[in-house]
Amino acid sequence: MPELPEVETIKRGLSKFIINKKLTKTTILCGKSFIGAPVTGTVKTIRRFGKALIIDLDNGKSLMIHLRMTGQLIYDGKERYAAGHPSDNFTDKLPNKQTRVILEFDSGPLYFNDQRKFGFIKVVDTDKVEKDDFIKKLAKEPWVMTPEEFYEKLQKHKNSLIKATILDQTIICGLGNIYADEALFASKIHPERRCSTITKNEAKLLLESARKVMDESIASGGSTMATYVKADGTKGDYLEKFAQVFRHEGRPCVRCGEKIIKIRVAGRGTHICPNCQRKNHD
DNA sequence: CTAGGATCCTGTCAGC
DNA sequence: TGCTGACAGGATCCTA
Repeated sequence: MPELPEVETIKRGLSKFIINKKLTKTTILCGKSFIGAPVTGTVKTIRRFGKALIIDLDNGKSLMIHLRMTGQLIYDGKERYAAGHPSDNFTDKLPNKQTRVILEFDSGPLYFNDQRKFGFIKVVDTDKVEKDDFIKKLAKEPWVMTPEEFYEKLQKHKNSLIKATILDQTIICGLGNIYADEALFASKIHPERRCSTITKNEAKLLLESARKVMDESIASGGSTMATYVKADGTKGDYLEKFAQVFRHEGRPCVRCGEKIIKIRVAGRGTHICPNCQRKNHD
């Protein structure tokens, strides 16, 4: 579930706790969740490529972490820092039933929880991170892609639905189901429009909307809970504060008052205002 | 090559 | 209460 803003939130939070700390031991509770042989070493940097998190150690090895749909990372040192898939159990005793891997740092354990086991932690050589099959295919993020580039990309997939296209990380990187719906709503574009019908102006607006919704989310700590349980108690609240359509079905559109509805597009639950987002344009 | 659907896995919830 | 099917903030694999 975590999309780019959530992973960025995790990156910023974890950096405060595990940079310069030593990874001393790895406990694997689910074999599928950890790829490669466990390593030890001191954390030098934490990076993010789209929705993937990279923890670089000082010995040429890195841990690549992808949370996919239900992954969570919970650091439990002097303070607890939790982010990723939202749930009520960020304050649970750990490990719990969904804990798949425990990374033991000399300052405290980092739990990788993942209900559905789609996510993973993978050991890779630091100098080969960008050559990884997943990482190397990632497109640019919305902030560095130009409207012209984006428009050209859409034209290459003229028969695809616009929502499916902006969810494809090899076309534009970072959007997931929440921010795709929010960006399309902000741009007044129906998710089932074919890419060939998207005008240059609409492409520009959609790109700018994608930046805006993700900027807002990063600024508010992501839409998932990112909780300093023993510190200030704040949590990510994008969905509460900023979301206009995601999980708002049945509620009035903030622009026109029409009821937001939920439909299915490209196999994903999709939220739209049927009045602001029209399929057929004149 | 593209486009669309099934699939990985566990848990929860609505409807009978 | 118990069962069943739908669905879930992602990405890949298979098919036509």
